[in-house]
Amino acid sequence: MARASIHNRQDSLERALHLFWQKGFHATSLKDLEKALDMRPGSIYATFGSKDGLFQEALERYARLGLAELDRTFQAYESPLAGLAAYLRALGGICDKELPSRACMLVKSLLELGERESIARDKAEALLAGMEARFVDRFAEAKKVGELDSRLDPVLLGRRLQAEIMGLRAFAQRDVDSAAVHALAEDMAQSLEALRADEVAEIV
Amino acid sequence: MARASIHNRQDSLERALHLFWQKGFHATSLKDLEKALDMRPGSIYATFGSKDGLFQEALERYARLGLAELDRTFQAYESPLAGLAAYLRALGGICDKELPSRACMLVKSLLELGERESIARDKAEALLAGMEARFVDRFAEAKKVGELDSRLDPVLLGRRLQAEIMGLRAFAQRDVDSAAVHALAEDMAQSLEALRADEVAEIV
DNA sequence: TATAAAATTGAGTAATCATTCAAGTTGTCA
DNA sequence: TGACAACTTGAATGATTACTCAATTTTATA
Repeated sequence: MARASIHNRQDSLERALHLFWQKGFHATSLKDLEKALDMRPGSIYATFGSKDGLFQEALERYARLGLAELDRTFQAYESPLAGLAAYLRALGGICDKELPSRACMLVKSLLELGERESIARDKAEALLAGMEARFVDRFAEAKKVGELDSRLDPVLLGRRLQAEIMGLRAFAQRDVDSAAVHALAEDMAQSLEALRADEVAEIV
Repeated sequence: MARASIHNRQDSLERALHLFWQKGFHATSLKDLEKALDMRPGSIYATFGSKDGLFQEALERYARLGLAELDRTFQAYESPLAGLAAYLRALGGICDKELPSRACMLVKSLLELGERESIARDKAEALLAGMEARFVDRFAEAKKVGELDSRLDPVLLGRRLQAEIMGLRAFAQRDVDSAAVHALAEDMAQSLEALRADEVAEIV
């Protein structure tokens, strides 16, 4: 005995995510959202509570999809190091895809949000920490299976990889050739592969 | 036969830069600027034309100061590679300084600004291209003096370094220990130093 | 088919936004 | 000292902001 919703929550969230990722939190107005979601203010507020709340849900969706893609890449490679390198190489093709932005939405949010949006900023921080943890885990796994020299620190390597990815994607946000980004990612991937235990043995 | 200005243009610009760097373009309101510059709207507009114009001047000042610091570091080291490594290590201490933001203002702007602020965004892009050019120059110099293996590409290395710095500073924007950022910068500096011709010879 | 509950609407709110400009202030030089 | 020019002021502008809520529409069930 109730009216059914004409909007799919996930679909609305996906549209909002697209807009927020492209324009950022501040530059995305409720007018923009109304148009993109084809919803009137009342419906948006009834569904998501506030612009801030909608943004936070969009952030979570972004991170969830990103982590899923990461895991998909990892699962395709038995070797942890190979999986990490493949993920980097895939990022090299970021300019070829049609995305709202080449930069990571978590990083965009981290850099844009201030005290007034501290909850969303903290959420972005937590999600970035989660990504870092996955990288660290993968490096730890590589160490366990003997791919990685025992003297190397998975935590440092994980952080380093996250910083490289942040940098790669920020760089890709510049008006640069797709080829330059591919070359950059390839270079990073090779640096990562050079960590293989047998190769490290030669230079340490 | 004219009234002298009570405001120092450079000083006003410095205050505006502080605010824009900290909060970003959109989150910085004219009210904020009025308070920080101790100027009324009329004076601000008479001096800088518009919020956008003021932001652009702040961007240029930021880049000018940044380039000056870069050159100062380079001049302190005869070896190009050592200068680049020293610059990275200095960035490792970014969390210890009292700055408006740990992230690069050019990157923040690149990620935040959209079509509506295209002039400022293009300016940020151009300034980043200028930074990249300095890195490339320095790597080319390293190659010329034989510090760098002749098979390595200064353009790729320059871009890679810029991406690493972008990443390092974005990472430092997270709520992380100063020690972690120091370790990250040290790791990056060592990777850079590992490019020295004599060391490369062993692994290629 | 009548009822009740949920979903949607969109005009309206108060606050804030960047910007303007006429009026007032101040210092310099004739 | 008088007059001019530059600088500063701050109230007012209209646009836009996020958000609210009473009224309306819709639909499943009794």
